[in-house]
Amino acid sequence: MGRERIEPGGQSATVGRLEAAGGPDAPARPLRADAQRNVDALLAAAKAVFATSGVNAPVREIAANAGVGVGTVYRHFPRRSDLVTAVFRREVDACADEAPVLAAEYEPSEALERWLYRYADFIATKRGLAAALHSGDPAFDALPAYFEKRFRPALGSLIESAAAAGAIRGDLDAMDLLQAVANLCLHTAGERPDHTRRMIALLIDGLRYRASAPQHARGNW
Amino acid sequence: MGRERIEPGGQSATVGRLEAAGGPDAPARPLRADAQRNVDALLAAAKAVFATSGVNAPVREIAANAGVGVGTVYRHFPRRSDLVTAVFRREVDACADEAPVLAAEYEPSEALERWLYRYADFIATKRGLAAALHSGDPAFDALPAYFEKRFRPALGSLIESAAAAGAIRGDLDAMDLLQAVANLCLHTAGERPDHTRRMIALLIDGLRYRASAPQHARGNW
DNA sequence: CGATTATATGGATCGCTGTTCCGCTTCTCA
DNA sequence: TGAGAAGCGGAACAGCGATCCATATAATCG
Repeated sequence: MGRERIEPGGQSATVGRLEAAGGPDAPARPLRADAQRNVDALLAAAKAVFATSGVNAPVREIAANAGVGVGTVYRHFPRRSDLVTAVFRREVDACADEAPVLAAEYEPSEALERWLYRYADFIATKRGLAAALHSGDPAFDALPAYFEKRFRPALGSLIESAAAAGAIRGDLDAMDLLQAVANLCLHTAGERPDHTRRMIALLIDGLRYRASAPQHARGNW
Repeated sequence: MGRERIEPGGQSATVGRLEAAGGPDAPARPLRADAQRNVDALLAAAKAVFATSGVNAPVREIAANAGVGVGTVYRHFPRRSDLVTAVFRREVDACADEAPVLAAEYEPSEALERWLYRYADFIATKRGLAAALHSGDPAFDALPAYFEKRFRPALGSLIESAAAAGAIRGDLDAMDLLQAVANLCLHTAGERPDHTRRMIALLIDGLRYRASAPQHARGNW
């Protein structure tokens, strides 16, 4: 009992190569097959455990959920914080990668709206981590930069398309909007869950209010 | 070596009475003299250790600096977080209590300015604690309320006096200003230390810009 | 295919933490 | 001054992150 191994969810994340100390582009051997399986299982288990028990959950608990020993955890993630940041980057990637998918599937305005809700869900599950980010622990210093590196272009292209289509105003900075939505999510912690959703809807309506005609319209003219 | 007891600094904080479980105004016996000394020494040591080693410093280190055993720490502060919050409240009190002193010593506008710098110093030393505050740990839930309870009236009366004297605009909310200064302090972490000071000066100049004539002037007329 | 070797594993173990417990000391007050 | 209450110190406990190494296993080669 209490040993049901959490299997890696979907794509295998190809952590296959690690940078050797010899240089940024040293050949670096691929992971052994079982090791790769364990890395995937660990990331999946960590994500699940962090979601239920918070980011301070003990390493032993994550190891048990992944069906491995703690030694295996520390082989792949030398510090506890490395596991935390790896999960964080994975989820940032997953969220950012949805932007082009939505852009291909919906018209610009709706794609933007849907992605913002997706982003809000992402933020909602990161309360404990946000505190860790600002705790001054140098282990998390690189995360804000990664956050911006992935999210600014992802949201930026959605904004650009919507603005070009004349659906929203054109003078909008991606990081400003990301910050605004994040604040909405964090400040409405205990409220009814749909409150955040309505606040975001309000924000989006605000973006649409001063929409101009298409500024860079091209093509069918 | 390494055992120089940190003596309590100044006033003895009169923690002399503890609320008994019987009710909010049960008589509750006073602390024994040596116990009161130890409480003061612990608060002084904790303040010093938190300042140098951060709020995550081990309890044993604080106990050693206070020249007491860990048992004594836990007798007066059943949980580690109780010690943290006690130090925090003490420092909030010290900062808030300076407002009427400055108000008596300087003209309204300068008293306000001087207190804001004092408040900025307070915030600057609270980086680690701010993270703890937003970590979701229920042990710190009551602190924001205490923060507002003490600081809003303290700054509020300074603002009121300065506005009545026509030195600053009159439509200023104390909490807004506290928040603004705190943000200035936290966002300029690694900058040159006088940067924060200049930003606050700018903020104060902004307050003065739209100053009106005295609104409630009374007396020598 | 079997042997060989680099690689990966797991859990006992270490050092450090917050917290508890209790024999002993110290203060208080009649 | 002499009980007796109040307080004290530090050994001990449980849980944590992190380390280590004898063992097990995947990859490689003859």
